Amino acid sequence: MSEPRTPGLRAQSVYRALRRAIIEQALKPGMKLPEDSIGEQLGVSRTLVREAFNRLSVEGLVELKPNKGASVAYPTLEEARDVFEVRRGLERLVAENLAGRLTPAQAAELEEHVRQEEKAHGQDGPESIRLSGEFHIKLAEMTGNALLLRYVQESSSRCSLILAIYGRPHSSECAVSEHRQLIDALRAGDAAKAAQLMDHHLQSVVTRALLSPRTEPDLRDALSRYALSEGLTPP
Amino acid sequence: MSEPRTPGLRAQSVYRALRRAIIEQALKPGMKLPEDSIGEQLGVSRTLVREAFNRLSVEGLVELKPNKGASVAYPTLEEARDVFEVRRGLERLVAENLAGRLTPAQAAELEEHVRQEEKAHGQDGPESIRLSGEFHIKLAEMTGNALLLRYVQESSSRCSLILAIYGRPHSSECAVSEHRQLIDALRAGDAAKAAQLMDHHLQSVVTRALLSPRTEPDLRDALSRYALSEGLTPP
DNA sequence: GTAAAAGGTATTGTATGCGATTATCCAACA
DNA sequence: TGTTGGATAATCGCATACAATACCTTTTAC
Repeated sequence: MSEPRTPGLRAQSVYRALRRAIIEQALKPGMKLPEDSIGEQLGVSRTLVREAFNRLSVEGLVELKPNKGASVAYPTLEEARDVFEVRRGLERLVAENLAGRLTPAQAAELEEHVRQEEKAHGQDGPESIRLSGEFHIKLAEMTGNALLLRYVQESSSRCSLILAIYGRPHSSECAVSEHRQLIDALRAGDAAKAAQLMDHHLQSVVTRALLSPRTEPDLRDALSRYALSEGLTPP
Repeated sequence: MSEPRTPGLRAQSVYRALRRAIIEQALKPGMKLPEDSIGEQLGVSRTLVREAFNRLSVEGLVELKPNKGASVAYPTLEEARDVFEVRRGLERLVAENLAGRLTPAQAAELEEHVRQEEKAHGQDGPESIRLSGEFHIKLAEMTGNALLLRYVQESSSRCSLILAIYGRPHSSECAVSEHRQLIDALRAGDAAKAAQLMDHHLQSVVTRALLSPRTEPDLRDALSRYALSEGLTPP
């Protein structure tokens, strides 16, 4: 029952744990992240926690303010639009890259994935959200372009954060039918159509989920963002 | 004459110093980066050096192998193509975003920049290379999209590394005329043409510089990359 | 002479310690 | 009551310390 003795792996574990916790909203946007307590919770020293914070900060999932420590990122609406714009561009690239190059095995894998999405569509637990995100990651993986994959993953994570803040309660899932259409275009080798479908698909996710910021139920929540960004400290 | 007392700034300084050193090839691709000698050189402890390494590793400028430390990244030709492909996609996005949105002041700034490029074109010192890189950074800045800027900067840095390895001696500069054409298209508001020009521009950089890997002057250099990737340790 | 083993040195992974900065709380005062 | 001040506690930035691993050299066996 010993801890992972493999060196460098514990650091990675901390990073992964925090990353998942943020994306799944166990750690909510804006939440303070004290090094000590998190290290204690995870059974590591502050050193490794700081290391994870640094990586997460590069990826835009945590904010790091000098002498004030880390907190889960709380993107502004403007940052949100930036992220979506970049993601659209990246995924358009994915679509173009993949059009006509999809092996039968890959196409089958994607269709199986969509089938799972359909099944999970009824009970919209976290499962449905996770699956629709993974569809896009799978596509990026299939390009074989490691950098493209990393960027898609990163912007995808940030989209999760953004939807957690500004999205309507259950709107973050992609339309399954749009995924199907995309696969068809990819298999047909129609790069332009695939790119356009992807573009439209992501655009519609934004308009469905983001364009109408939900009315903040809690004044405190509504204001804390602005307070924090000004260096104030609401109770 | 005290060191910068501002907290977090020394860490940033280390990061910046190493970053510049790598891009300007003071630290050559594949070079080993021992934590304590670098820390000693920069007057900081290993802690801050490691922090910088982590950030640089996320950005693909250093490789970090468990228990074996850091070294300046040595991208394979395959990784190189990946980076260029992503960069093309990103900069196409920049061009589309900017088309028709350029303020007169911005257009003037770009033209002034191109003029400088022209002037420096004669003596192809590092100045010329730096300027042609900065042109693209300037464009990305003008989009006002922070994430897009970061990605362009990152892929741009990696391109520098790649050209340092595989590029012909003095081929890494962009064609100034292509920059001019691009500005014109942006000012005319022709998004499609701007995107196409940018695409072609970056493509031609690749073919000019990358497609014919220069003959390695040194056997040791030629092999060290493969040796290292196999865990061997050449003298 | 080559190859394997052993020992010592260098370098990394992680924890901890110390000074500095910031946050919290409570009392004194208007 | 509300706010101002300051002492105390919590937290961060960075350096250092120690353990574990890799590296290099020398020795030893065949």
